[in-house]
Amino acid sequence: MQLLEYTANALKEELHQVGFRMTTQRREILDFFLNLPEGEHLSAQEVHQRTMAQGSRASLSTIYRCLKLMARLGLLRELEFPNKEHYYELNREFCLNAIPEDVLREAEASEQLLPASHHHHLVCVRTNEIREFRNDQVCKTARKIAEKYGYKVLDCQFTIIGVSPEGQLLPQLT
Amino acid sequence: MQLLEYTANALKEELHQVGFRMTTQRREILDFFLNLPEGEHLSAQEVHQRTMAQGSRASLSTIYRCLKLMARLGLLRELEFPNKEHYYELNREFCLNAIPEDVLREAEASEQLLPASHHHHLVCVRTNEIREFRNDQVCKTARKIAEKYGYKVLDCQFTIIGVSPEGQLLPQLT
DNA sequence: ATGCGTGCAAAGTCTTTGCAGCTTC
DNA sequence: GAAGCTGCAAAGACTTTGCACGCAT
Repeated sequence: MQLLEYTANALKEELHQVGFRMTTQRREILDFFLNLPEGEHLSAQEVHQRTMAQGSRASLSTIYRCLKLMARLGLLRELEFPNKEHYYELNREFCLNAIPEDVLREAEASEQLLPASHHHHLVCVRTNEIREFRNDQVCKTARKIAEKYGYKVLDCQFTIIGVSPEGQLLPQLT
Repeated sequence: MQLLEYTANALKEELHQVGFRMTTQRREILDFFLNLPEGEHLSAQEVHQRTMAQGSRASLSTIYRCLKLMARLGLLRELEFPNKEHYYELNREFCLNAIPEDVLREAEASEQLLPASHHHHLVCVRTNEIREFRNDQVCKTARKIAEKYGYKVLDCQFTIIGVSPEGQLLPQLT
């Protein structure tokens, strides 16, 4: 079985657990995210355009509905920045958890997913540039805090808002 | 001079620095936030209702314009949660920075502002409950990372998304 | 066969914008 | 006085929803 297939199965299970179903559209959206290069975060509308381009016939409403659902199941990360839209990206931790320990260990191919699991964002309020960074400590801290409150962690987001070097050079705000 | 007055001056200075002006409405909005108990984060519409109730005549458009401006200046924190609206709250670090060192030290009254400067959020995707927590390490980490990239930090937000103990008991997702 | 899921179009909500008049520097 | 700011109303953008039909279980 392909590694990515484990994620599909895990999603199907999660869905069934709450009385929902796996459908063509949901599968297409899942596959779309699984094949998306890491580091891209897309809005619902962008997801729609791109899946359409790949031949999916899922409507915009369905995209909205599915993205929200998948985010609630922990499969996607729903990101919010100083800006009106919501962005989505694959929550690679979900995928990793779906793969059995032994398979993960033996398949060196897992490097495909593993290496950069979680990243965070540095946002510039002047240029609107969004830069990513990694920090291993962040998720650990999140887990510790969540545990204290009895929460089950789906995702953690660390966002630093500030002014980038380029932004500092701009004379005007708008 | 009252401690809060330093913030007003700092805001005025920041505004002038970028060619903007201090107006009645901006002052009213500032005062509103300065007098808001900590821990409340309000949407633009809520700010509008409440300032109206306090006698301000600032229109909703002005509220939108001012909130965004103040967030970009670092006076307000603009928070985003899995939900359509943006929420605003005072960035207490801005206020603290506005007060001269010596005044801050000698005025024990500063305890009014100091104690709980920065907090972060734990969001439940099932109940939509938002719980706050504090963690001193977070801001330090943010500063370190920002420095590495040459960013000037205005705010940092650490958001943990998961399922609360109560949420875990719910049988259904929606 | 049951009932969740989808597409479509319409409706909703939050946010932005053009413009004339007013205010701040 | 010039340039920024505000209010109002209209427009815009993103997201949600009602309903009838289709599809997964």
